[in-house]
Amino acid sequence: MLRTHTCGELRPDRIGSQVSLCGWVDRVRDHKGVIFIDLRDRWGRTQVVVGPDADSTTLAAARAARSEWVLRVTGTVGARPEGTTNPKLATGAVEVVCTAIEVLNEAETPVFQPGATDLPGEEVRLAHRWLDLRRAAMQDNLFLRSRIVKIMRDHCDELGFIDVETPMLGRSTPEGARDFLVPSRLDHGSFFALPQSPQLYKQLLMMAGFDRYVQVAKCFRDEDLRADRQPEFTQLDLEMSFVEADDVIGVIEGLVRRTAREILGLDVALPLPRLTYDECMERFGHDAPDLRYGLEIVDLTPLAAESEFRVFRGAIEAGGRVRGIRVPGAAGRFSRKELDELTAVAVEAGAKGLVWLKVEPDGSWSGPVAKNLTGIAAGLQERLGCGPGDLALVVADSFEVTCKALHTLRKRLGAELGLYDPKAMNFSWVVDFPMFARDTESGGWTAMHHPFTAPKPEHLAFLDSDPASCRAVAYDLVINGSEAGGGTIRIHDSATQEKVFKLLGITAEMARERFGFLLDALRSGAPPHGGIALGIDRWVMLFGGLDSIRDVIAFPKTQKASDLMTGAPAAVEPKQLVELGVRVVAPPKPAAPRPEGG
RNA sequence: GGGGGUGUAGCUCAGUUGGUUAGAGCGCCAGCCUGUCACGUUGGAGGCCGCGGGUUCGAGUCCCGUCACCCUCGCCA
Repeated sequence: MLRTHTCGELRPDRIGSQVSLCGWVDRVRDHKGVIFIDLRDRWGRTQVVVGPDADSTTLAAARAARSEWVLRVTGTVGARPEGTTNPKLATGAVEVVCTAIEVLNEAETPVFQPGATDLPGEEVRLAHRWLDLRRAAMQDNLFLRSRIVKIMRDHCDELGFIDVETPMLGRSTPEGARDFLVPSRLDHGSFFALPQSPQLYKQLLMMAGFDRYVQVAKCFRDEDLRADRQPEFTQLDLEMSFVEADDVIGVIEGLVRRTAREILGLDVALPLPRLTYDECMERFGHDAPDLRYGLEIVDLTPLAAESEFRVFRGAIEAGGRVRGIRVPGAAGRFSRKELDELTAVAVEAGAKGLVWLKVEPDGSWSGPVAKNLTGIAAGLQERLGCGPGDLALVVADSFEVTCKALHTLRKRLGAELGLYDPKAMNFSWVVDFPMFARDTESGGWTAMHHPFTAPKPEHLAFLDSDPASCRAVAYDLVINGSEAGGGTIRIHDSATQEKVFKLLGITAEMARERFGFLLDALRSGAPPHGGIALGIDRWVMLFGGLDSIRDVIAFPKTQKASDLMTGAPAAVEPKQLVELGVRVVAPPKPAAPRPEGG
């Protein structure tokens, strides 16, 4: 080793020892007679002192040293003179009195200083990611990620899971998300697809008798990006045989508890609350509700039906609903302009408008349509639980639109009014998802989760009679209103699987071609099985209290799925295309210029 | 694909109603400084105002287009 210690570990007990440290120059403070160099590595920072009595070579090296140079410093650990200790630094009671400096590498002036207080824009950070990753905050994020993944692996290992790797090159399945395709060189015109998840492989591992499988699995989905979505992401993917939903849920609850304790020192009470999908939509308008605050949705349809207000009557007569939320004490907090903004939010979410009502100190309603509601005012207030000073927001529309609009409003108000502690962590399960949803384009059925999800045993008959009412043995883990994982018990008999395929519009022929191996395997002794996949990037983001998934991924992509550091994706040599039998139809764009120094 | 935001020095940003030579802090370079730790201090260098077009006597500022990045809707079985 070039060093005896890291830059984060020297303490007064080492005073007098001869040490060597290696690291980057964080800052130089040249006082002419004495020069201070803060040397930084991933462990911390240590002050190196070059005094006037240092030899001329060492003095010259200290004078020459610049930001981000890589040095090996040799010297003696000294106590800092009284009054010059730095309590902000873990190593702040000592310093290394330098006797020799070896410049391991010089560095060009960095585009930005990793130690600077001003955070550069994300474009700059991504283009110079190696510098960005020197920042303590980013290092902390990746350490956190490493710790969480270790907890996950330990947890599963202790429970008898076997870690199996599954292929990155697989077969494209047109259902679900768009695939990333890889052309075959040996079979022109054929393509591999990168896995959206190891779903079928892990089911086959159950059929092979491994009983408990786990993998930290890279997954790929070629869909548009978001603050919490990347085209390649990592899941803790696991599957278990001879289990019911409660067994899988139990394994994950143990992991939640353990992670919360080890990472945050938080004691999570088990079992976690469970809500059904239907209850979630009714109370929160969303299948991944944020339970850190209230603002629950209240159904006002029966009352509204008694009013003469055309907006309400019209929605109800069209088969819709009238629903609202009470915002306690908010009547005085929102100006007309802000209420117009809330209305715009509701409209953006699909509603035709937003009815807002304030309860005045005397208990009367005020608001643009208050006069239309005189007949039911008392009833509405009672149903919503509104009192003087409260604000009520009401939407009349189809059930889906009221869900969307009120969910969006609820989320916004929760954050804007500071209704929860940003450090609070809330874990819950959402269960009993519908098996099927209507495809808005074709009008046919589409799988709410995926086509291998088992229906609740008591709902099997619905597959024939009423698919919309059929509920799945599905469970989503929700953390602070974010979907942090989702799983199901799978279909383990071929007859049910074939029936579900048929419902989804997959003909027997198509099923045989694409999923023949699965159907064969199901007929060759498939155990009852089920599992779950947890979004590791999201877990780290949520446990780290971060807003962007990019901050927990070492080398993430931009919103247009490009890598600003390497320039990927990029055009390839014509020769490569010929080898692959691939012709580009769109005229190739000139390669994007790479950043200076990149 | 739709909606919104941003783009000015290496970095973070300011830039008024369209007006002469585009500013600040940090960083960089040089001088001074023996106890600083966001060192201090003096001076200096550094600009395709994202890019292209237009309006105007005159554009960082107004208009049109375009590109990049961010947020978001659609999408994400």
